Amino acid sequence: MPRVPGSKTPPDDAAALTAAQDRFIEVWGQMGSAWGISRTMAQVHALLYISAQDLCTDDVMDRLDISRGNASMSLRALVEWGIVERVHRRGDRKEYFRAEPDPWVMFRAILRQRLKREVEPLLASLYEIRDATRHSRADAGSLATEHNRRLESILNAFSTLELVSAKFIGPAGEGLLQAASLLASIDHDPEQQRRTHA
Amino acid sequence: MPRVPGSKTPPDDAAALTAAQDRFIEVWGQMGSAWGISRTMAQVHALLYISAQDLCTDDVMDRLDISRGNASMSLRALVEWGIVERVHRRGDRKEYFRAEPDPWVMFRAILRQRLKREVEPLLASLYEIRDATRHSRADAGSLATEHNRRLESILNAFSTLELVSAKFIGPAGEGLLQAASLLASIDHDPEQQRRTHA
DNA sequence: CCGAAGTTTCAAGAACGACTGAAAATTGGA
DNA sequence: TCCAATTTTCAGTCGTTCTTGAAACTTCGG
Repeated sequence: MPRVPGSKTPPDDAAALTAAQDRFIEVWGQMGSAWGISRTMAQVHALLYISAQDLCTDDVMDRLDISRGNASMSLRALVEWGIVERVHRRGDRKEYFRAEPDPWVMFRAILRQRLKREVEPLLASLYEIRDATRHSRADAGSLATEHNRRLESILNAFSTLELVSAKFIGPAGEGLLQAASLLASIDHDPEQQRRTHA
Repeated sequence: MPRVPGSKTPPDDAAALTAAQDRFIEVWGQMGSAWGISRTMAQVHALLYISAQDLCTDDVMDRLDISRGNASMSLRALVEWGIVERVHRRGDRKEYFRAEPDPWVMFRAILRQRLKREVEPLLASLYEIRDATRHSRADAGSLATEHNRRLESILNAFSTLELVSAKFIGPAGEGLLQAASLLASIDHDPEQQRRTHA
């Protein structure tokens, strides 16, 4: 719907903003699905994040053109992930939702959840498998020996990964990040990234 | 198929090994699908990794009970990811496949690919969106302003993430990891992990 | 305590990606 | 060069996950 020239309504800036939001929502949704988050859930999050306003279920439904059930599920999941919070307005019965504005806080929340949901169970299973095998006769051929060695390797690697992540998640995390980013950016032109993607 | 007692065939150690492998394959497949890798592909990788032998397409098909097409596709993808290599045996026309044995080398290969495939395009899109919006009139309301601020935030965060990852991937990566793991493990009992998951 | 506004649940269906199997292409040896 | 072994491709099918929509539920004001 093109703007009427000279119209008194706000200029196309509003439309441009909406378009930019849509692109962001699209892109964020893509990324989400590549990392095992449902596309819609990522899009709901993108909308809340980029619009920088508290939105209610109906706002989300209308803007993303999804069903009420879907919106409800996605919002609940985002709240469970700790990257969206419910907010209430006095004199209004509706619930509104607000996205965590700090990306680093968001990353840490996501990492925390994924560690708990995916890495911890994995580690537990790996330990179980190792222990079930361990007691078998000394070495009934190097096959079993090599199997054990590999299991041990992967266990060590994941344990370390978990420890590092725990530090990042924990209270010292902010500091650790700064240290790492400082470390990482040594001998890097700060605008170098830009050019790479331009 | 229970073992005949006193049989001359090798004891159930072989069966136990197979069972352990199966569990590993299962668990690894689960994890893969949680992180956006097809379950089968992750299982093929698990099999190659844990069996610590070079296997051919038919071995994989038979062991995982999947079709030839699927096995072929999965193996090719794993090779593209750089965590499995093709090996040839002289006098044998078949191709065999071997998994990278070092988990850290593997992690770095995976990270490298995911950065290239998912994060870089994301960053490129985000820059594009930012620049498309940038030239709109100064601030036609704080909505657009806040939009820009948020876009900027997420851009900064991802740029930093990419820089840190690049360091980890690059030649200094091994060292960086050691530093991080050392840093992370300060005031941690090395067997503490174990108990957590036991 | 009732009724309206709002939210959640869940069975059925739609949409999506994965898998199969057979045909086509490739490869190496004779 | 030809043949047989092996690998790759891809259209169709299959299975899983996502989405819908309406009913059940909850909550709050009156």
